Amino acid sequence: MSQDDVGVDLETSLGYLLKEASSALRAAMEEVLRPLEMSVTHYSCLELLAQRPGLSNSELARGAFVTRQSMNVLLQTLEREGHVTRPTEAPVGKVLPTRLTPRGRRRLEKATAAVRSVEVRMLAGMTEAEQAGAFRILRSMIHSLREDNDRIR
Amino acid sequence: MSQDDVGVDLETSLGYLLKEASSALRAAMEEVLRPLEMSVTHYSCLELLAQRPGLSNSELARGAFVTRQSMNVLLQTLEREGHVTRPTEAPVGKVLPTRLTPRGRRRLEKATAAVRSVEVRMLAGMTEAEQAGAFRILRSMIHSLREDNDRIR
DNA sequence: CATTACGTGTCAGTTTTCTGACACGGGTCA
DNA sequence: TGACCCGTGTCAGAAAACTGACACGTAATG
Repeated sequence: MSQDDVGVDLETSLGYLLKEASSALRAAMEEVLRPLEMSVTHYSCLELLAQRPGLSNSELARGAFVTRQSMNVLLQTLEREGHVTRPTEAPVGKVLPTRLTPRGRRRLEKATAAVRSVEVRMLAGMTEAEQAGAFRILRSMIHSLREDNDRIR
Repeated sequence: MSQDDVGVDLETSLGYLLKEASSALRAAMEEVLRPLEMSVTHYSCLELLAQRPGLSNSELARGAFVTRQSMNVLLQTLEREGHVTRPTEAPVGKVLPTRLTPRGRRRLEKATAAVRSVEVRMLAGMTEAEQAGAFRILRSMIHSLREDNDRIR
């Protein structure tokens, strides 16, 4: 189609490149998770719970970058399927700490391996130093983007 | 809440960090675009058209990382509002080359400035060399993630 | 002690985006 | 030429995510 890359500015924009990378990562994850009948959000929720048991709905939502309302419907599904458990009433306040069931943990195992392989593939051809650099740089971007937000709020 | 960062693995995962950065960027863009009553996808479409006039619906969709169906409904809105134009019938094939109207270009101007400021903020505290490094690294990630996809297809 | 602010879970409705499907034009190749 | 494949635009329906709103518990504030 447009064979000649006019590439005015898009190709030099780090923001666009960041979105591109994130999109490629998501697509790759969807591809390996599809055979397991699991979406990325699905997986994120389970992985979060595996690494930090007892997280609340709202905390899971923040960790998976969705609203708590969205996470809530997901949790209802996962609970119905027997992958997670939530107490019927809150031990303290309104917070309902969520935990993986053995079944949920089992379901997560293959998914974790699949996603891990994607991340390994993503890092292929990068030296340890480059990975450390990428880490620093992304952290710096996140920090810079958020500090103004905090100033406003 | 969970004040102690157990941080088993999430905090060491470049994939998660990438998603985090992308999410922060999107949030920052939404914030500066909201006063202009423009969404990120909205802006992406106009910016793409400004830099590469005559792009088709499908090409715009790929450039904005949405499906062509989603881009189509967006283009219908933009066309109704008089920000873009599409020929009533295709000059060649079925492709309908889209172009910005003067009005669309005017609307884009402020948005571009706003988004540019976000990108500048994101890059604050990074040296030229670091930015170049970030560029290389992100490009490498995208390439690595996509090459297996191509192998499958 | 009263009040305020904040975070949470949840209900309802809406918007956005996606998946699936179809017909069409153009290029490729035997 | 005719068969095939690919990319495109578009219609329709479904799924996912969001915004807005409310009541409730906790902690901080006066």
